[in-house]
Amino acid sequence: MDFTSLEIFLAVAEHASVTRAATAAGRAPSNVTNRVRALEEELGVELFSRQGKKMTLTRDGRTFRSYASRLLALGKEARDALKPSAMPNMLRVGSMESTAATRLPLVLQAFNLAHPDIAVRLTMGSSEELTRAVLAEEIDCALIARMPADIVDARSEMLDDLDAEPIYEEEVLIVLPASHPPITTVADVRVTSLAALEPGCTYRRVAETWTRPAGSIRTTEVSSYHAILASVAAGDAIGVMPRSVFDLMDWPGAVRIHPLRAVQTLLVCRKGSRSPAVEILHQAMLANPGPSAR
DNA sequence: TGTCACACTCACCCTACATA
DNA sequence: TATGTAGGGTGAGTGTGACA
Repeated sequence: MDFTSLEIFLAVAEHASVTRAATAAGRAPSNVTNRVRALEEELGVELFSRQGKKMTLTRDGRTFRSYASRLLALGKEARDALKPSAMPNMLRVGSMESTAATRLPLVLQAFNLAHPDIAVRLTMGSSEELTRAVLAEEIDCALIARMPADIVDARSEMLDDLDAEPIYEEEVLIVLPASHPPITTVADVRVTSLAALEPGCTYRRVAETWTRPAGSIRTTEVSSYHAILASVAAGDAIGVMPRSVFDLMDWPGAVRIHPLRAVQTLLVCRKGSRSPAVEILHQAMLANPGPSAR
């Protein structure tokens, strides 16, 4: 089995025709026939069902097509990785505001020291925006918050098309006014407003899922974590943010906190397209985890 | 039934590699 | 360096199915 045989196999699978596959591959049809036959003999299965002139993939053929595609992609990635020019001079990274503020400074410092020749362009956004940007190839990778499995969300399906690896774990907090009595459940909340970031924010979605049983708590959208704390400190709202962000902000005595749940931060990139630069950034993240969830 | 398009077989050629 | 061998390519010939 070699890459040429895999390419010919995929061409026949795509065109459902030896002749058209041969034309596309720039080879004689007999060569295509021989290559496919040899592949079938080697694997010990029929990859195509020959119905007259029509070549259709068998069940085994469909299974093998998936592997053939991945093997070719992996081969290309390996060749690209060995080229001196493989390292891009620009790495486009997406991050949530919270992660950029609490985790990335040390990571980017380490990355820049190791690779001063690669510029990093940081794009901020919600987890939903960043996921779409990775899928659209607008950025190379992103740090997003994984929606907990018990919360139904269309974003979970988008992850099927991405390589996702847990990098950090954030403790999500409900922030209450200092004057508010301590709470154990959402039923204890005495205000009617939840200050949170944009709708695509996973932490907002987690908090809204938590407040839903109360029925009377509306979400007020604000533009920053400082604005969330300001709203809470004013006494008429609760807010949501990760503990790592809360610990960075100095609001002594103005608020109290209620731990909600842990949410994973994922490093995502398109399936099979993790570049050497992204891998270097990944290693920098593992070496510089920043504040840990409590 | 004849024609055309397509898949397959087979003979032959070329090239790379191992060996004397 | 010459020779043998294996692998992979091409092209001619053949069988088969679709279609007018």
